[in-house]
Amino acid sequence: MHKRVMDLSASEASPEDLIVAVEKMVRYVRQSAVTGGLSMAASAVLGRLGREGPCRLTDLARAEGASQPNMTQLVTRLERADLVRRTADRSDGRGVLVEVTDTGREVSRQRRAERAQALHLLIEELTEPEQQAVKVALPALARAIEDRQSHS
Amino acid sequence: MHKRVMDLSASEASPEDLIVAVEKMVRYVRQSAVTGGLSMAASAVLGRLGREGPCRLTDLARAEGASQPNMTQLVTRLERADLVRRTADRSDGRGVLVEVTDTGREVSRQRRAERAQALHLLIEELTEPEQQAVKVALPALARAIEDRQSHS
DNA sequence: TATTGTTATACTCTATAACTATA
DNA sequence: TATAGTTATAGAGTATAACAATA
Repeated sequence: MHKRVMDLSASEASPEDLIVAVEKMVRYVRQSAVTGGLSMAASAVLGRLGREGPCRLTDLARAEGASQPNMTQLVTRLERADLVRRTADRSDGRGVLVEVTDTGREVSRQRRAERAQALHLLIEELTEPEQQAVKVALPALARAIEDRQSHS
Repeated sequence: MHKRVMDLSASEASPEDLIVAVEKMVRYVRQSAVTGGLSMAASAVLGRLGREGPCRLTDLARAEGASQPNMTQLVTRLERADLVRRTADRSDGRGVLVEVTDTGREVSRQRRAERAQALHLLIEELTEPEQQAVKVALPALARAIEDRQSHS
């Protein structure tokens, strides 16, 4: 169980080190959710629709940082898998509203649980101070990203 | 500049919240590096070869958590872009060693700088305690992932 | 004329299965 | 027979350009 006791201050973590850490997390998280065989992109769209309700396709594309054609195709795949459905936007004949189905909601819930579990497995191997640091750091970074994107 | 002063303890960050934060970071980091037009997968391979030197194709696939055919194609694309080259493995006629070219090293360096800069932009918007938390949390998580993968 | 969405086209990324060559 | 790598095939994810329909 060779537990490595970390020196939390001495090993000055450079931005380069930090970015390598982020990339490791990317790969780890990506591999952790398997239900429904969805990609992270599909999973993110499903999760957003579940949290925020029906959404215009264009808004969805912008919110996810994707192109409109990309979102069209992604929604088509999700629709084919009965995870979302398209409905007409009564207030604008051009628009399409995308909403999650009950199946989609359930798949989304399960995937989020899987990812959360994978992260939990990591976190519980950390020391207590490190765990606290994680609880502060991740939400703070998420908030900084949101601020940054709303300002631009 | 509406600076939000966070309560660092009251808003109990659940694993679900944390995973949402991680996903935001994934998308943010992914969009931050543009030099060479490489994907994260390609970038990761290039970075690894730069850090660790020439590597067998199979080892590269295993290290990156990819299939062998996937790695074959990725290396082929990187080779076409003159970022890596294949050489024979003298000790094993079946094997192929992949190594980064000078061009590849330079592109890799620049991309890492771009990502680091993007992360730095986020971090400098955080409060001092939050910054400290990031410096502790990200390396700790990376270490936990490594431990987890070497144990399985 | 501008906006919303889709289609067309072309890459990258990914996996599994089948194959070749070497150990 | 087992291992290293490639080829074949297929599908997801992405982008830009061209298009249709509506505002």
